[in-house]
Amino acid sequence: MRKFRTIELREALSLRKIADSGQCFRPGEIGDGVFRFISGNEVLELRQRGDCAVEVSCDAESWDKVWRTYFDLERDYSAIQRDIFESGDTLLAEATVHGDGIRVLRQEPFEMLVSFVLSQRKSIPAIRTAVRELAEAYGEATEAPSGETVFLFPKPEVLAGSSEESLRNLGLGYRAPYVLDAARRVADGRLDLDAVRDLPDEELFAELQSVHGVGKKVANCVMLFGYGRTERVPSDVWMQRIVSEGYQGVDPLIARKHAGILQQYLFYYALTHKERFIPRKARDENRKEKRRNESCDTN
DNA sequence: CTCCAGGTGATGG
DNA sequence: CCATCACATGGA
Repeated sequence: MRKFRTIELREALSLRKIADSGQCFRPGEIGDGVFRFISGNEVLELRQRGDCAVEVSCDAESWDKVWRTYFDLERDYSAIQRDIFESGDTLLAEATVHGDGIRVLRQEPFEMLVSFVLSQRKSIPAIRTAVRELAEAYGEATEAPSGETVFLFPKPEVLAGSSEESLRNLGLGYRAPYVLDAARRVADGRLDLDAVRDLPDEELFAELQSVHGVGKKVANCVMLFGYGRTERVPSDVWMQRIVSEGYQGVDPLIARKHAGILQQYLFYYALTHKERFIPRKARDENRKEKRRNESCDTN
């Protein structure tokens, strides 16, 4: 293992919570408390050293130019948390304490686009597997600081040169043509992921949804996690459960500043307290419903 | 084996 | 505009 340098931070940074918070699918613990993150062509390995310090494998220049931005370290999360505590929303406050150290990462738009297109109707572990296999099949190999070989996220042109059949063979199922459409649009310039960076929210939102298989939820994920649009709130099953089970159906994030970051605290809280947000009644009714349908079929 | 998963597009009211 | 439905497959 390469020599690590210690970085002191102004605010909490939790590698584990970030890796487990559902906003990224490739980062994770590679053993012995060491986490690996990948951004573009760079591979970072690092270790937690208390709440506000990490030991990193990279040099100072790479940390400042790549990873400080990636981990959104310029933003004042303490101020955001203060606002939350002052708002009197006790569930959100609890989620914020529980999720302290989470940052909303600034990841690559193309990776976010493809990853969240893949994510539909998949569990988070299954998404991780799919993204890793996609990278192993189409991404460039590179040497990680540990010496291991890792695969970068595939370039649009490489994916675009693939075929629906080979993507299906990776297990992408009905999402294979969606991934291909995304890659082709980016590769041939119909969707310019650099140019759209400057568009206002609603125009970027519409532009992203021009891709087959990209609806509101995926578009919002790309905007939040790929373009740092922190007002965007991806609404998925878990956010819907939070609103219905925790807020009597009234969305707590409307008209909140940095709603996307608040969303991330709530989402992580729900992921780690699932029982609390799965309506038991609805589950039982679903079961009964299915049994009824089956008995009808046999009649 | 069953159930469900960070949804979306197509179709029909 | 809203309600359904099919969609492929891995993980628990």
